[in-house]
Amino acid sequence: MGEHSDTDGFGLAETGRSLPMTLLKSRETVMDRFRPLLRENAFTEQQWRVLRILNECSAVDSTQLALRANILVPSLTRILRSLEARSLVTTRKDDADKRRVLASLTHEGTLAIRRVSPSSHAVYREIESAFGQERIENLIDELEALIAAVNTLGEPHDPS
Amino acid sequence: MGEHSDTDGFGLAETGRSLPMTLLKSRETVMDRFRPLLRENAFTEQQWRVLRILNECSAVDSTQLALRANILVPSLTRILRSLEARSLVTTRKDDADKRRVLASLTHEGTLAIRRVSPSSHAVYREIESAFGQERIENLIDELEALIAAVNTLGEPHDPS
DNA sequence: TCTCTTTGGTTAACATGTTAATTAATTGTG
DNA sequence: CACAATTAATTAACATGTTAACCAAAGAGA
Repeated sequence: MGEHSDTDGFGLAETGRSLPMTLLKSRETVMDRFRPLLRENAFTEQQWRVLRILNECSAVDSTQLALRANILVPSLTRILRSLEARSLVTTRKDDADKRRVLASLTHEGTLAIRRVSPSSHAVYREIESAFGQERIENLIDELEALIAAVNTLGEPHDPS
Repeated sequence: MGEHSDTDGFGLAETGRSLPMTLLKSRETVMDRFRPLLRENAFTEQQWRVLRILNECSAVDSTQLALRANILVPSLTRILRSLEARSLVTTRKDDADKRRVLASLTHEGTLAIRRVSPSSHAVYREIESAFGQERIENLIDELEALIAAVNTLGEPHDPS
């Protein structure tokens, strides 16, 4: 009892049951299942996301890639550099707009995706079987609705 | 159509609608509402979480604090050092077990909590009003159920 | 008591998150 | 065309994430 109320006297709900904390914890719990596999293949979460997205798009510029992978552009710069050093990715300037950097998978990168994907999907199925495929779909729908709702609030107001 | 199916030929769902990606994106979307406030007060998310938890507990050891704040112990070591340098937190060794480090808020730390909490709560209410208080409660319940379900899978199997 | 093991924290090394400053290319406007 | 404003990326600086190595204190057993 009392687990859901605002009892600290300063207008904040308990730290244990806030939306940001629960989102963080659930994500960490899920990612912990994938981490051993990624580590075994010497990929970080972010590198793996970039590779998977490049596998779906023949060539994407950094801004789009960062948007889809939920990675900030400065981080992406470093990630692309390291993936390029490992010959998994190539980058080139866009001829039509020489500011843009277009990234693509190399053949080696494609092979890496094919090599790791089956195990990755197995982990995903393991989670699905534990929680229920339809329940996960509903959860994703609700999370996307949350994102949409928060985005209706307009740009975060900078107090400066 | 085809938005929910496995169409890349390698056994992976689309990157855009996976559970880890959606959890990441929803958390980032929510946190973006808090970030301006935190920046204004020169706190990181993590520092703020630590302060709020310390405000609920008179004295906690690093392991418990890290667990509650969802922060890894090595990160916490650095965070406590910087909060201590700002005179917001004090640490001391536990007399009963001299390995343990007990952290507490200073008076200044308590004042910082009181100063920032009202705005933080206002942001939370803004999100609640956009998505619905009960809907958020249900979402949190479902996320906690997900965490519980994933944890029934046992420790992540290290492939080494 | 003397080891062996376990546990709580710290340190180190590298990768990413976060913001601000900077550079180069493009666009808009007079 | 010139020039200011905008945009795409990079770089820099500091904080945290992540893993491994390490150290000191506590516990367990012979």
